[in-house]
Order: sequence, then structure tokens, then C-alpha cells
Amino acid sequence: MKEKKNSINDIANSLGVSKTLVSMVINNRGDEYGISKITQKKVWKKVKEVDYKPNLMARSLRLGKSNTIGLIVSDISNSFYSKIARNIERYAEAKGYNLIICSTDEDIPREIRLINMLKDRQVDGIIISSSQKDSAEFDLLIKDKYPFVLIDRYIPGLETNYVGVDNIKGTYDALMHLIKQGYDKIAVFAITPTYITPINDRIVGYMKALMDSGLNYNKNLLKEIPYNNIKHAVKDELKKLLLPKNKINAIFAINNSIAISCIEYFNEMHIKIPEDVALLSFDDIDLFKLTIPTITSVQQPIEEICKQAIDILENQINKNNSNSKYKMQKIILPTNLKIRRSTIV
Amino acid sequence: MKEKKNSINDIANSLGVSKTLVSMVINNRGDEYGISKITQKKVWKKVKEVDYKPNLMARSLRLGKSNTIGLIVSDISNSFYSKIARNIERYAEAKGYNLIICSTDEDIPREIRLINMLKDRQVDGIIISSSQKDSAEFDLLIKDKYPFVLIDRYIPGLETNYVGVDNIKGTYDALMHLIKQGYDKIAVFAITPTYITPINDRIVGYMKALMDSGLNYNKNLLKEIPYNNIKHAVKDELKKLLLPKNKINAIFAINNSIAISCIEYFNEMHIKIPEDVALLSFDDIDLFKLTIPTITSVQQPIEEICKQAIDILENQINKNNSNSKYKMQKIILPTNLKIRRSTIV
DNA sequence: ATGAAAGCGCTAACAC
DNA sequence: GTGTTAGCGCTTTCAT
Repeated sequence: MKEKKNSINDIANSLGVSKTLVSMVINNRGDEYGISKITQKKVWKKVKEVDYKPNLMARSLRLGKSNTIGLIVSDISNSFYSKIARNIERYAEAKGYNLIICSTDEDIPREIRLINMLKDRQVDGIIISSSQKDSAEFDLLIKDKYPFVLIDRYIPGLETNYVGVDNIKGTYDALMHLIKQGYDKIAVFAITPTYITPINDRIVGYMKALMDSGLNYNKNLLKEIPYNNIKHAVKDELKKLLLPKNKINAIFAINNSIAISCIEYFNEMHIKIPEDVALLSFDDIDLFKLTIPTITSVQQPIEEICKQAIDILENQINKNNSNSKYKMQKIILPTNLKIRRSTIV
Repeated sequence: MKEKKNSINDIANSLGVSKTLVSMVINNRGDEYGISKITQKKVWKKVKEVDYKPNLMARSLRLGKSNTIGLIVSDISNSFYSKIARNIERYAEAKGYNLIICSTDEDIPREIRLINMLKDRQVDGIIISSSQKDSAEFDLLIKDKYPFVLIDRYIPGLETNYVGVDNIKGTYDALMHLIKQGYDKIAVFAITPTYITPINDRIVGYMKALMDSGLNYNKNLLKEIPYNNIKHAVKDELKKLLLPKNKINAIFAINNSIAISCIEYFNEMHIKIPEDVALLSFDDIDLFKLTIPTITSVQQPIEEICKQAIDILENQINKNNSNSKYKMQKIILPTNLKIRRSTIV
């Protein structure tokens, strides 16, 4: 059997004082409550002696606060989200929170189960990059005044806390760069479901750039790749798209996973970047600095996203306790275009 | 204020039954306790109606089991560990556990704090890739009969649950491949602290392969790179090492981070792999399939490591409750050499 | 300067 | 078939 840990009661009994007193002391409120210095010393001595550790579970139950927050993303093993996780962990820790991390695999029912699981576990708040299509689940959270903040992806029509980047402008600028380099037949590889807002916004940015440049948008140049079969779908589409008659001279990969599959295919087929076709991606990952050639991409300010998300969440959590107004915050951060060899003639 | 959630008491009162009964029913033990079907129906109806969710915090406190496990690694944003995390999450979930993930940054005091934090939070068990040098902290866990399993890294002299790979043989085989390809002046880039067991074992495997092949080991060919400054240190060492007079024809990178920095340097300096110098790495990551040339590496069976770790941990947790003997398990899995272009003449 | 008692929400032993 | 009671470990109000 696991050794029974000593509780505040054991300390109190072995010292012949009340557990109230012990509680006061170990929470550093001895002076506040006027416990004599000498008694405080006695308590601390015993605490060290038996290596007493308060049971945070019990404390949480009593206080109605778990000092834990939940993070939900589509896949923690994706480079982008693991960087997000690391930064959220860092900022959360600074504020005394621990992190429960969950991956949804873009599965909506699963995401809903995870949200409920986190609530059942009494996490103090949730940070989520949601795959959901509508706001139903979040409306419930809002009704319950449950603290949460969306990151990366937002839900159309839902007024709530959100931290993300300007995907339209980020994409627009990147495409303008591409066009300025002389590329005029640019295909885009999006990912389904396209109702995911950043994906949709990137498509919008793409179209906008084409139009403003007098290139006409051709819907045959927009390929939708299913999330669960990226690798094969990308290759199939590329094979068809890159036939000489199509004269495609650049590809915009809407996220890092798509770009990776493109690179894989280009390598296999000995297709030269950017001579045969240029490549531009969203989401800057380490890999893009290591391939030959290096890959131009739109970088998101991950640190800043995480910092803001935690700040907002913490405010929300504390505001709840102080009964003041539940005010939503939307933060849209700028992206940063990293121009590398894959788009330079 | 956050809405007060309704508790088992509210259900009981509004139905005019005892909370015991409600508890029995919602735990699906109504039949077992002989609660009439009709009462059970009544309870379930009410539960749906008010959307009652049991407070897992309270349940955990009562049951002395949190259904949470902790995962400690050096850095969750490292590709290798994020893959580990994803797989641990998957297998843990299948057994009803959630995951609290922590990164240590190879900081030992920090790691100790994290272990204690997890204990305080009453996690049921810990899975850890430890940076610790000695067994002191783990001796304490063992004394407390606290379930834990080491993965990836073990602590010399500590008899405990462990799941990892045969680093010596994995490296030995990889080096033999390299030597068979004709490379005879092979430098190794290790990482400090070298007391980390897999690193040390890989060095051993390297030396063994050299000796068995009649190549003499030269300690100038072993470079130690500090964990917190990999990029610069690798470049500095490479610059010196690759001078023509040294005649180095192959580099063994002891983990993926080192390999990444090597590739970066090679690209910058237009050094050709494998013509100018061959490159072999430990830890297969996606990136190695995408670079030009592709990189040969020693692959660890991540899925299997995670599955075994969870199985052992779960056994340990349950064994504790059943008072039977605390038996340790050591699992050493084979690696898989992925031969790619970076080592083929 | 300290303690008694109540209660957070839940489960389980034991009644009836 | 169902209810009473005790208690998991903690904090807090109210006494003294």
C-alpha cells in the first residue's frame, strides 16, 4: 500500500495544537492571525521533520480553485502546437498554474468530450484552438461564466476572448511578395474542413492579393486537402497540378503540414525549388531553415500569443471571483514574413 | 460570479431521496445495490435535466485517486518529446487517465520541484525522462511507494521501472554501417551533461564500434556540446574539426538537436553531404526525410515505449492498492536503423 | 493567541 | 430498496 501521507491533522496532534493553527501557519498567515512566533517555529520545525506536504486536492476542493488550466489543440505532436504548449506552460507556471494538455485530432465530438472532462476536473480555465464549426459549446461555457480563451482559431459570430494573428493580411503580404517576384500562376493548398477560420482567412488573403494584382482567381487553383490524409492527397494533387500545360509556377501551402508534404514530393520527383516551382508556407517551423532551399513562410508570434492568452485567462478567472463584469477581449497580432530562398528567383 | 454548480445534494434534495442513492445510480451501480429501476430512471432524468456533472475533485479526494498522471521531459517542444507526449496521452486516455505535462529544461532543481508539485497534486503516477545524476529523489519516491516509471533515460545503479532502448547496440550497429561504407575518421558530437545515460551509452557504442573495426579511438574526435548553447557550440566545433588536415569524413550526431545544428552549418557553408562529410544521427524525426540529402538515423520505437510505460505504470498503481509486492520492470527495446542518403557513398 | 465546528462534494460501511 | 453517518484534508468563521 502507498504509505499514508501525514495530514495537517497529524501535525496538529503531534504538536498538541489545533489544525486551524497549523493551517494558518503553513499558509504564511501566522502573523496575520497573531500566532506567537514560538508556536510558528514549532509548527515549521515539525513540518520539515515529517516532510509534510499539503494535499492540493483537498485544498482545491475547499477553495473551489484547482490552479490548473487546460490546453486543447488538434495535435500536440505538431511542431506549431508543441511550441504553443511550451510557451503556455512557461507563462502559466509563472502564475502558479499547471497544465493539462489534450489533443483532439480535429474530431469535434472528441473535442466536446475533452472540454467537459476539463470542466469536471474543475480546471480554472481553458485555452483552446477549437475545431468546432459553431458556437453552441462555447455559448454554454459563457452561460456558466466558465473562463476560457480561444487561440489560433476563432468561431465566426462568437463574441469571446480570442488571441490570434491577422491571417488575411499575413497571407496577403506574403502573396504580394510572391507576385512581385514574378510568380503569376499560384496554386493554394488549403485543408478541409475549410470552416476553420484561419484557413478560411488565408484563402481570403490569397484571393485578395490575386485580385489586387490583376491576376484572376481560378478556382481550379484551390485544392482542398483532407486533414487525415494530407500526405497522399497532396501528392496526388501536385502530380495533376504540375503538368506542364497548367504552367503553375508557385504553391502556397496553407500550413506547415501541407508544406512538409509538398517538400517531400518535390524531393522525390527531383522538382527544383524555386526554379520549377516556388513554395510559400504559413507557420514558420525550424525545418524551413534547414531544407535546401530554405522555405519562405509566414511566422506567427507564438510567444506573444501565449503570453496574451494566459493574461486574459487569468483576468477572467480573477474577475469571476470578484463579481465584476465579464468583458471579452480580442487580440489580433501581426505576422512576420520570413523571406527565404524558396520564393526568390 | 461563476454559477454555483449543482451537486449530488441538489439532485438528492430535489428528488427527495438520499445522496447515497444518487451516488450509487450515477456510478452505474444501481442494480448492484438493488435500487428500483423506477428510482434509477428518476435520478437519470433529473441528472440530464440539470446537466449534473460530478465534481471529480471531490471524488478524487474521497477515493484517494486522481486519475491523472504526470509526464516530465526536458522540453515538450522538442520533436522527440512531443511525439512521446502524444503517444502517452493516447494510451493514458484509453485507461482513463489525463496528463499533466512539464518541461525541465534540463534543470535539476526544477525537475525536483516539478516532481514534488505532481505529488502534491496527488497524481496517481509519474512518467519521467529524468535529467538527474543520482537516485536520491527516486529513492524517496520508492520509499513512499509512489508509482513512477523512467523512460528514455535511466539512473545508474537505480533498480526501478524503466522503458528505453538499447542505445549501445543501436549506436554500434549504426557506426558499423558507417564504417562498412568506408568512413574511417568519424567524429561524435555528444551533449553535456554526459552523465545522462543514453548519451553516455551512445558514446560507449561509438567507441566499441571503432575498436571492433580496428579504428583507433581518438578523444579529439569526441566533442561535448553544452545543452543550452547547442547551435553556436556545434558550429564552432565543426569549423575547427572540418579543417582539411583533420580529414574527418563522417559526423555522428548524438541526438536530433545536434544533427539539426550540423545541417544548418553544412547548408550555410555549402558543405556537401555525404561527399564532403557523412552525417548520422540518433532519434529519427520527420525532418530527416525532408532534407537533401535525407539523413540516416537511429529510430526509437516511440509508440512501443509509451505503451509499455503506461502499462507498467498502471500495474504499479493498481498493485499499490492491492498490497502485493512492488516489482520493478526494465524494458529495453531495439532500435531501428533508417539508412538514408547522408551515409551512402 | 488559539480552538471548535462547519462544510467543500463525494463514497462506503452499516443500518433499517 | 433506501437512508444515516462518517470522513477524505483542507480553510474559515466565530468563539473564547
